[in-house]
Amino acid sequence: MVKIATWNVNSIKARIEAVVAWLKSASPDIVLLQELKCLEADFPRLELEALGYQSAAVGQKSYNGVAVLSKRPIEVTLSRLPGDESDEQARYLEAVTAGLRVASIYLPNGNPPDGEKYAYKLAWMERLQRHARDLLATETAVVLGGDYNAIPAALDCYDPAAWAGDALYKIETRQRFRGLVNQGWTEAFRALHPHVRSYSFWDYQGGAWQNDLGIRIDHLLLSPQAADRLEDCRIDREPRGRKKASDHTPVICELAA
DNA sequence: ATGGTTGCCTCGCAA
Repeated sequence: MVKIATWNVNSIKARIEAVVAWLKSASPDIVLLQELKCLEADFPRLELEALGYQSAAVGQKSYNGVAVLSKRPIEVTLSRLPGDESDEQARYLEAVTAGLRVASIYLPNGNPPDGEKYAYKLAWMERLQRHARDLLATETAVVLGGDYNAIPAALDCYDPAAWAGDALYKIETRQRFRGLVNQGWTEAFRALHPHVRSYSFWDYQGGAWQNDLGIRIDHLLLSPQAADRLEDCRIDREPRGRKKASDHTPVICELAA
């Protein structure tokens, strides 16, 4: 069994104690982290190594940043999303580890939804679609995990009307997310729990967590060869309820060996 | 209610 998690930690420096505590209790084999908010040189590699995790990261000062942790050796295959050489943002890291190809994805937020940030988001989603097709063509087990900043459907949002015009829920965003999944990917949580309302993000503001006013935007997409092995997928709400929590909580899947 | 919270490391921006 291989246990794979994705977690937007909203600053690895602010969250290292929470991450260490969660790794000790959940003991995932592979972890995909987003929003490191630090340079690669400042990534707390040694603290994670002390827990038995190797790591690879791409960083950026103050913003973005993604990492892959694994109990097994990691071979980095890509440290940026193909398709735009001018894109400097640290949002994509792909690696082979434990016999799987995995990617840690931090898809652009895209707000406000009427300007260049939204155009960048849609272009990024189209680049991801093109690259994802190439990954499917390998006919191997691939897991694309991360913060997609995309609410797939009304069930994934506490109040769809309130989010109607938001970059995370606009129809153009949902169309591109669906287009990606419909290439042949299995969105692990929804595939196993077709009718369950469960969120992965709650805003810090307005008592969103206390009132369970969340959205589901952190996803694990599995190639057919990975989906054939899918045994479980769940959202671990426990870290979100702790003090000094990230606004996201981990999503975990288990694949048969 | 043009509000509210967190993290960056500055006095504003991104989420």
